[in-house]
Amino acid sequence: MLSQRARYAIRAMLNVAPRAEPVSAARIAAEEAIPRKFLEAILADLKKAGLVESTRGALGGYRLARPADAISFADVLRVIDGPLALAPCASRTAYRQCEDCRDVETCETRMTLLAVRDATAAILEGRHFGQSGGDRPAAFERPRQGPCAES
Amino acid sequence: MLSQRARYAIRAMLNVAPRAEPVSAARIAAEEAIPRKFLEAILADLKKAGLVESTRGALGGYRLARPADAISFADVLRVIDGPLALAPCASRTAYRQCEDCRDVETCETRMTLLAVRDATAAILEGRHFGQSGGDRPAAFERPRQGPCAES
DNA sequence: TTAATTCCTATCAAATCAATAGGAATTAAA
DNA sequence: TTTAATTCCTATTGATTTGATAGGAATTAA
Repeated sequence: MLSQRARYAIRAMLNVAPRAEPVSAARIAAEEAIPRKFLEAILADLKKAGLVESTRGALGGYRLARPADAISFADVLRVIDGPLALAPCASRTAYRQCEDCRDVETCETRMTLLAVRDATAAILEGRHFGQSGGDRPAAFERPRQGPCAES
Repeated sequence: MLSQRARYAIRAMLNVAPRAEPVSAARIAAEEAIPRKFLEAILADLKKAGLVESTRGALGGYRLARPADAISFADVLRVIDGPLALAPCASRTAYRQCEDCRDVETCETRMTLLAVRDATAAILEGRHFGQSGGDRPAAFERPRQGPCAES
């Protein structure tokens, strides 16, 4: 599950993205129903990671640091919740071998988790905050099989 | 990330799966380097969920409640860590609408998270604890594109 | 009877999460 | 020059979750 922080972060980015002018934390907070001080902390993380820029003082606020279609959901989620992978040994950014791993190359559990991380990353890296309205997320592999495969 | 509990659970299931005779928690704990009492708690969850069976007393222990190839990683992870989805509104087992959701059907964020959950579920439901050694997880969609797409 | 086991209940320390609080520094406009 | 609006910085806090540990009751085969 995503943290509340991560959900707020996505909502905030979605709010900032389409704007021409900088928008204040207070305004985003009001529009998206996010506690203002909490949002400020989140925006600080996003700024430190280079996803948004800010200007201080009256008329200040936040704007994207790059074109909206060059920032993906994956970028935001990694900043806020850390690696997408389900285990350190299945991460490509934050790889760490399991201390008791017999053979990293043949561990089938790791291969499974790697497959999950790659599939997840492909989808989340394909979803951006702007433009290219053509490629809907629905266009991505959505292997619905039965009626409701659960969770 | 998976919880430590979930990683232990997978390891324990992998240990139990190939055995003909019941195996004690103490033995699994020793072989897999899992704290015994903690493992007992995990096995209790797996039992309550109907994934393992147990017999008490001397020579007692745990065994699978179903054929190994009828128990998937997804089964175990759902029992231990809950829904696979990244958000309640993207879960098929534990669906819950976002309290402030404008339109569930068109929310593109939700569609993205649904795509992630479906891809994840497809992989995790395809990976079992036994037999069918043929269908390796590596056979699953592993869309490696660039050199190292991160996390 | 004994030893090996599951099962049950309780406790606990540390970390993480989701905020909240107060105010310093900066900036545009009145 | 003042004022109001803003980001930025540091600290604190309460609740929940996580990862265990502890002790012993109940059960069972030898």
